[in-house]
Amino acid sequence: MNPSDLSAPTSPAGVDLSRENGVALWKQIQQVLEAEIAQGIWPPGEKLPTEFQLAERFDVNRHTVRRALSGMEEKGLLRVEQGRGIFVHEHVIDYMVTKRTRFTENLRRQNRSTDGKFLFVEMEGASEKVAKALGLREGDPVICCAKVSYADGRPINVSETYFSAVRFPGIEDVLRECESITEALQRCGVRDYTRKSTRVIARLPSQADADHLRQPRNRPVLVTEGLDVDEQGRPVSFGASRWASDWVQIVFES
Amino acid sequence: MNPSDLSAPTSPAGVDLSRENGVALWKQIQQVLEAEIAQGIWPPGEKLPTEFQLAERFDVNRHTVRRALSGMEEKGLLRVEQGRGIFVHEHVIDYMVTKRTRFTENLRRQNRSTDGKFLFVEMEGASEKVAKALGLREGDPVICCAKVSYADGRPINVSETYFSAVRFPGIEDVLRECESITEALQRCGVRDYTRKSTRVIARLPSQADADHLRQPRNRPVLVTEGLDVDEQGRPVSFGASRWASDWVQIVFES
DNA sequence: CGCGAAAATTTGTCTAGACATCTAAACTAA
DNA sequence: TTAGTTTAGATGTCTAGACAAATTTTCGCG
Repeated sequence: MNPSDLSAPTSPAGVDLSRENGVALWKQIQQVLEAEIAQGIWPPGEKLPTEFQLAERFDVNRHTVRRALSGMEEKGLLRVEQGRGIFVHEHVIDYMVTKRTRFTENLRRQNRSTDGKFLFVEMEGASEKVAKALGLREGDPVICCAKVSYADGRPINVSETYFSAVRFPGIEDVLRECESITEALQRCGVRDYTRKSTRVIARLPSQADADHLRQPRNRPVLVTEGLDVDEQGRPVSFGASRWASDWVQIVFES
Repeated sequence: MNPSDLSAPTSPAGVDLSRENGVALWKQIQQVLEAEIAQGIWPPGEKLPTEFQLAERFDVNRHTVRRALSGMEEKGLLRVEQGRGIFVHEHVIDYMVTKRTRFTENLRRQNRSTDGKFLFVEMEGASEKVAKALGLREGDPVICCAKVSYADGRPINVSETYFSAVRFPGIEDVLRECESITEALQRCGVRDYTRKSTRVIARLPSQADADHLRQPRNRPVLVTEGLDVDEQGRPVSFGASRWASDWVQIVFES
């Protein structure tokens, strides 16, 4: 069952490191492994050979391999788990923004495990911005759903999504039961929705956002504001998100 | 004059690491050193003891100290220079934006060494944005001065600054001779100038900018566009800068 | 067959030492 | 005095080995 039993060897051979060109061995090893990951030889989620096997393959000490892996883990290319092994963890998550933007679908397409945690769901009065986006008047009742989203166990997104409390009575409780917002909307009669507009800026995060995203406060977050509308073009939800910029690239498809 | 000449010993003693509490020695060492930096025992810019001395102090192998230092360097707390030593590196540079914004003054006030490198100085036709800012017409001749600025030897800023070639004839040559833009403007008869407006956004850097700032392309840069005017309120220069967001926080004073 | 203990596997930490590379200070010769 | 060279000091890299800790697999027992 092991791939090494089949035609191709598990470890691509034909790698010769130069010990006299002034470039550290561990850097050369890192380059080789990063190139192989980029080429898809080790697909995302795949288990890499063990440190011992890699050391054998490159004909170096295990510690030299570890130095290379450490650099790659720091860059977010790998996930190293004690006792289990080393797993490819594609660095940049391309979060595609299209007309049909769905968080979970979007990431599953890139073979990411997704998870979410609701911070709170509550009713409040619409702010000017929210009211304008949803076509309400300032102070009208809206449901605010605050959430942290994870990909591969790493927090990548903190968001608040607003719904009209008048248009979707009871969505407050539905949201608390559902895993995804798409699902909650379907239960409230929204068969389908599309993204009408998305604005992207960036700024330094609040302390709370930085904590949720587990990143320092002096590293910017990407901030998006998006408006979703139903099939008739009526506004459904307005969402404001902060993204961990180290891990996410917002990509607009046209 | 050195603080170490006074009461306290250079290396704070009385540190005992536990080898049986399950916490890695290097983590304990990192905690101790981070605490000492936070307490100001090692002030910003100060040279730390050598790896060998630290290893002696904590009674561990040099490699164990290196592991701790590596973690701190990654966090941006230190700057390790081969052959020279280890230096405390205050993480965040607060770049204050006020009416009287001067790059060098600004950083000197924080005890930063500053340096600059001109990439090129050339005449070109004003783009729409530049023309609008400087009150010119698109295509009017402007001098573009591209520069990389350093603080404490680290690149923190890539900028292009535009001047009207009509208003400041010969500034092209003056700029090539001067170290600072403030100085060049004075030589061209601008006794004083003030910042009229600054816009700040953030985005991912171009390859060239990332190279200059020595940062990965997937880490955002802060982008500022600023307009300086003279005492009569006439536009003097328009500048577009990309800042290494890891090291700089733009602060608006009001 | 199921379950728990033991063994094997795999990564984590620490030590020890050798040599390379870079920097700054000391020295030497013009 | 100056310029170039040598030397000492400091960090960078690599190897080697021993355990520790976490996980998975194997195996034996009921």
